[in-house]
Amino acid sequence: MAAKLTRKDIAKAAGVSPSTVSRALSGSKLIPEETVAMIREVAGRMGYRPNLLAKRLAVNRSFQIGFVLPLGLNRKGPLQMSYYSTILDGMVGAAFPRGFSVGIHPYDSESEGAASSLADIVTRRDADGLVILGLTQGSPIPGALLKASIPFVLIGSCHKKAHSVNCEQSPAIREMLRTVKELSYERLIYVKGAAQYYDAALQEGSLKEALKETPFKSFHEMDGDYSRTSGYKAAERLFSEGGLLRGKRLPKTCVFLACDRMAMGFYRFCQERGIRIPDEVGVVGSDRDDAAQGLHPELSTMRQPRLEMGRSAVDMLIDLCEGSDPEPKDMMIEERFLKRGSI
Amino acid sequence: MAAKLTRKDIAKAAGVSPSTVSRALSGSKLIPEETVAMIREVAGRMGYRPNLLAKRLAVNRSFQIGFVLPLGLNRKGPLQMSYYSTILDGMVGAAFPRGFSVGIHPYDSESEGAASSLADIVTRRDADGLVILGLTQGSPIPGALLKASIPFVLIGSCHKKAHSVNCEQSPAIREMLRTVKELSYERLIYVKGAAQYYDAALQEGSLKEALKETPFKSFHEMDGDYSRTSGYKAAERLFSEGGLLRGKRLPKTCVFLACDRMAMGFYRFCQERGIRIPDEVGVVGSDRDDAAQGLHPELSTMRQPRLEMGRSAVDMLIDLCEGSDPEPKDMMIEERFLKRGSI
DNA sequence: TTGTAAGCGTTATCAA
DNA sequence: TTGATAACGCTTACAA
Repeated sequence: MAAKLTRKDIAKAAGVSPSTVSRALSGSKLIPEETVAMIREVAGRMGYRPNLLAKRLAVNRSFQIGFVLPLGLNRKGPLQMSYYSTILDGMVGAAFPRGFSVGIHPYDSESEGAASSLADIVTRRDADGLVILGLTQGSPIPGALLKASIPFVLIGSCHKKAHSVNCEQSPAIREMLRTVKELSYERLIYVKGAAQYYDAALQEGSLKEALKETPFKSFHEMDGDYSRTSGYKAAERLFSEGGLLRGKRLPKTCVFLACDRMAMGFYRFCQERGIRIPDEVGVVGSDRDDAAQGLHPELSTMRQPRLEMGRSAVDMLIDLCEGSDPEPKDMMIEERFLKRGSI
Repeated sequence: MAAKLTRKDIAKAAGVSPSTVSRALSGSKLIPEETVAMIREVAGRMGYRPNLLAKRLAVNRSFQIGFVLPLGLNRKGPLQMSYYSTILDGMVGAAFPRGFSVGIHPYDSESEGAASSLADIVTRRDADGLVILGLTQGSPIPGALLKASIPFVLIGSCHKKAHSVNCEQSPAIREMLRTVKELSYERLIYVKGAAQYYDAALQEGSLKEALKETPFKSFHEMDGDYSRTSGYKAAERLFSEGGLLRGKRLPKTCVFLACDRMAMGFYRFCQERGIRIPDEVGVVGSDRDDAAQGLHPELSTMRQPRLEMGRSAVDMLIDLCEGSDPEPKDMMIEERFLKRGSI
């Protein structure tokens, strides 16, 4: 392996000054083509690799994006939830061609302390900006970051003065309701998500709105918290003595759950009791979770545009870091309804 | 927000020299405690945040670890496979407390060109070392990297002169065979993984070895490629006219598949044909894939120590970057057999 | 125990 | 169109 080469070595070999090398290699307009070609050739032949650390210091930018995600959502790490890893995938895909890389920064809580440690990521130039996931509603973090003028983009939450990317659920939910209705379901049960999340609120709002257009004879809500257990318990309540589905002459019922994990719990209960899906009850999930792939019959659900959300967030963030696009905006990307065998 | 503060500002405010500040803040032994405390206090009060870019240049280290993973394994990105994202999770967890962060570097192919672009990641100081996943057997990449003296650790592959972390499958496979045998299965079918991977070879070796200890009346192998489709096709062949399971008086059969994805395909076929698991056929998977969580009955499988593998790889790599531990070693971490309802 | 000053390898300003 | 040269903010000999 060649010893560590710097611009100086190339300059000497090419018979020009270091700054000329620098300009040639970074495509400056000032240098004539032939000089550029010559220098390129020399650099290539010698195997010169510019030192990124030096460049970063010189321009005071890290060319990194901080991917900020909450710790402690489950026993395992957050990256094991496909929601996060898919968004990360989209981010990496968008960052790479723009010369950025993505670093991962878990955060503990949503305290003021957390806000300042997130701000530090940028202040210390570990990243040029942040993409922040999993914030609950009313979190102090966006405000604090704004005050510190840290560039950031939220995913799955929003703030009036900040950039954000969210999932537009209305059209898919409207389509889902129409489809369910056409299958002559008469009763709809909605198992809600954890109330502290913006996503959950968005979904509930979209559903209620869509119900005006496609009303059901009977509509009920049940609380849930996005966990498998809460889906299981919802089924338990529905099918237990005092529940909605007792009695002999049932109206045809469809259960819409705020996430696929809950649907998995719901399935589990049905499987244990021999309740047939969709013959005895229809089931619809919400976020096409990979973990639900193995369900049989296949779960009807929504395809969240997670890759696109990650990509858009990165694009917005880089624009933001580059000074353009200072108007805060909430970008909404549409999800799609996927009809499968569960209804 | 305070203007950008440097060591100089702190030095002035504390009435000492910049280098004293530097030493105090990085815990140098040379400085008396009270001076350290004083400087800490001043720095804290003023909200000083050391610039990482400058530090990195000064010490010529990025304090980053490159997480290198193959592109194009599926239509979506590689991070959407829980194998990769779980390992990444483990890596982030181990890197963080040691002051390192993890950057993600997809690679296209296993050509020589790919090897040199991986080497560049380190040469340009974008990372201090690499953790490389998904290499096929006989890849030119480890050799090329070794020649360029790039610090790296392999996961899921190995090379005689390189560090690597792999999964020890033998004990779990032995236990699985014993369990299956105790359940009075007489015939074992093994659906193999894609031959180009080291993991696949390891598994096949372990299985054959274990079969000596716990032999079956009948043992057959079938080819597979880790895809769901290939699991489905395996089932199709098994149950089709010419297959192993025709005839009326079947020996009790268990199918062991090289990954859970294939098991999912296998289940799908059985579900479509009304073949009951485990009554008519037992099924065992291999890697506790999240995507198989929804299977019913629950799939018996192996718990791969992915988090631990990621953690160990990072620890080895950092040690390597720090100059210690130059002896190449292949660290094997044991997986465990998980008996569930599928047998 | 502390200060001075020379790097680290770039970019960018200002003359030439 | 090029070449000196001064940042960038830190670490770390070497001196004091």
